[in-house]
Amino acid sequence: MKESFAGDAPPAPAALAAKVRTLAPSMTRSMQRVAEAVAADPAGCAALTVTGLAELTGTSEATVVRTARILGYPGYRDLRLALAGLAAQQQSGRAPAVTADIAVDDPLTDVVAKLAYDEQQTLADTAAALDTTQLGAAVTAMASAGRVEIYGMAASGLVAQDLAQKLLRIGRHAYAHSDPHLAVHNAVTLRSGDVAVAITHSGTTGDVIEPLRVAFERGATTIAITGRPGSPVSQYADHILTTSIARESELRPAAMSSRTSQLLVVDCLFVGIAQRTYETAAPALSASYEALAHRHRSAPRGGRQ
Amino acid sequence: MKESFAGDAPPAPAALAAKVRTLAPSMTRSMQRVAEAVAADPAGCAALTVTGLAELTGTSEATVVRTARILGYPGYRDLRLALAGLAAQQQSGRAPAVTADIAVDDPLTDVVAKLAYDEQQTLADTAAALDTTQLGAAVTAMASAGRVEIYGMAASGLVAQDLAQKLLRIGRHAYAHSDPHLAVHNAVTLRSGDVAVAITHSGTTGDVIEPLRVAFERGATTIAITGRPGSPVSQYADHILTTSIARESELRPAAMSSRTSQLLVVDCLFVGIAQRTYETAAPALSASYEALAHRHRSAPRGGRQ
DNA sequence: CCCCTCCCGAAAATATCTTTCATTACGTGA
DNA sequence: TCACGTAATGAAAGATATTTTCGGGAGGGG
Repeated sequence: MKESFAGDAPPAPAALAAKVRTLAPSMTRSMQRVAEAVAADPAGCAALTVTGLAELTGTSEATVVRTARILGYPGYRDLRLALAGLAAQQQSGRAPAVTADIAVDDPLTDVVAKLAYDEQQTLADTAAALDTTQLGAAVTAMASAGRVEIYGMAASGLVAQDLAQKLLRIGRHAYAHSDPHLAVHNAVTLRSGDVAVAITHSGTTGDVIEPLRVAFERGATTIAITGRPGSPVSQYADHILTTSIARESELRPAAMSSRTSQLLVVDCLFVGIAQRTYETAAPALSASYEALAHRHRSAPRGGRQ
Repeated sequence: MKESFAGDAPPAPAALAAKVRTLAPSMTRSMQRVAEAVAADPAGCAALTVTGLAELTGTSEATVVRTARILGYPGYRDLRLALAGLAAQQQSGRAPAVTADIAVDDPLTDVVAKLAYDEQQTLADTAAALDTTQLGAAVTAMASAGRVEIYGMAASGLVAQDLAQKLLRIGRHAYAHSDPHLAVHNAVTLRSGDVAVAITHSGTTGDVIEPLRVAFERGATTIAITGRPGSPVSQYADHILTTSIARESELRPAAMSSRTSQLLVVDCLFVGIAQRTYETAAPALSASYEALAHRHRSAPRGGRQ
């Protein structure tokens, strides 16, 4: 038999503070000091070696190991691992603090966390709110369309280009337009069987509504991607894909989350179309896949710095 | 200097899976085996000693230690600690959710869910892995820069434009370039105090590296936004912002998640700069806010509110 | 006051981690 | 195809960290 041995409990995961309190009475003075230190600052202690912790608590290595045993671990090494886990947990538990708006004096760490959190939220909202029936209809129309013309201005214009780039890569004839006049001229040439897509967060961007109206009247299938399903743009849309509207603030303009939301919708369209046209899309897809896979040829090892 | 050393990132806490993907290309085969094992089963690996993990992966202790170094830890001991933390986190954290790849015959409902989940994951990874020191340095440089020139091709080109649009709105002189030749001509005119930003997922896009190199040699401050910190582009970058590399599949090309990741980084840059230059940025922000509101006032024809 | 018990830490013993170095595998260019 | 140089790899030596052993000493009861 070795030293004293308390409870056959398996290496406890999280309930460490409680365990310390429970077992404190059966500990000697020096052990209590160690247990206390460990309970008070798991993260800090996890960074210490046996010797370090012994010094910190003014005890010896042996005592530290004994304490670890009392707490139910085979040795200090395992206690330390558990400590690291605990630290990580209460670290991540502190996350909800990011729900606030971004302030002018927020440190960059907070900015990153808040932005990421907000965009994640936007994605979840968008996915939840997206009408798959409408999406399916849009996919069907675009998968069999002769031409696909996409209209979007400013931030939405980038989304439009993103969609066009993707569709071109799988062999669809898709083009994005950011010039209002050219967009209208382009829309005039559409006919039944073609598809026109308008992307506008507010649903009121005249420069985008106009070409969609023209396309609509020319008999093309029209699709609107907007955050406001009841807005003017929907008047001329056969199918409406709704993006989410997130709360915005001075430092976080609406453009940011609407873009995230629009891009998710666009990705869904893309994947849906790629599925429908898999026969022709597959070669193009694997080509771009390999192009990237073969990249890690001559990256100088270690990089500089 | 001992063995190769990638990225000066401090011991990462949670962003391990992401880090593995990011750094995998700069690893040798055996290291990749180790990294893979670690990413696949953090909890299991945390329970193993160097020797154990070496045996499990069919490699040697030395290789395990080398891998730990590449991942940014001083040695295996610390990697193990981080692993324990990670295990605890995902233990208490969220459920595995939809982890499967997107299949050709997935219904649209699944496609939406999977895409949203994947992009959320990408955001979390990016945020966790983003080096705020580098970010801070980049923000400082850009906030006080005379001119900001941004280089990006194809999908990254859209991100470049997004950044340029945002910066212009808060009164920075920022422009995005997608034409390789014009980009180089533009870079030649840069000088100390100006900033050049290169955006490339692979870090090997010559058309983007070239203008950055020119800018670097002209004495401008150079920033690289890339998924491969050790890649050629970092050679000419004063500051490197790392985007995450998500697992990809045929129906979900790398471009998709890299774009999400890049946009988050770009947003962080934007907010950081807006904070630093709040005095001048604030009026610009509200001005453009109102200007847009005005433009959206009415639909051109027959829009009923 | 002495002895007995048990706590405690120094140091030895062991396990674990790190470094070194010779070997082997690989890619490159002739 | 072969020879060469470079880079990757694992065995083993070397350094640290952990565990065990063991004896000194404090407290308490007889």
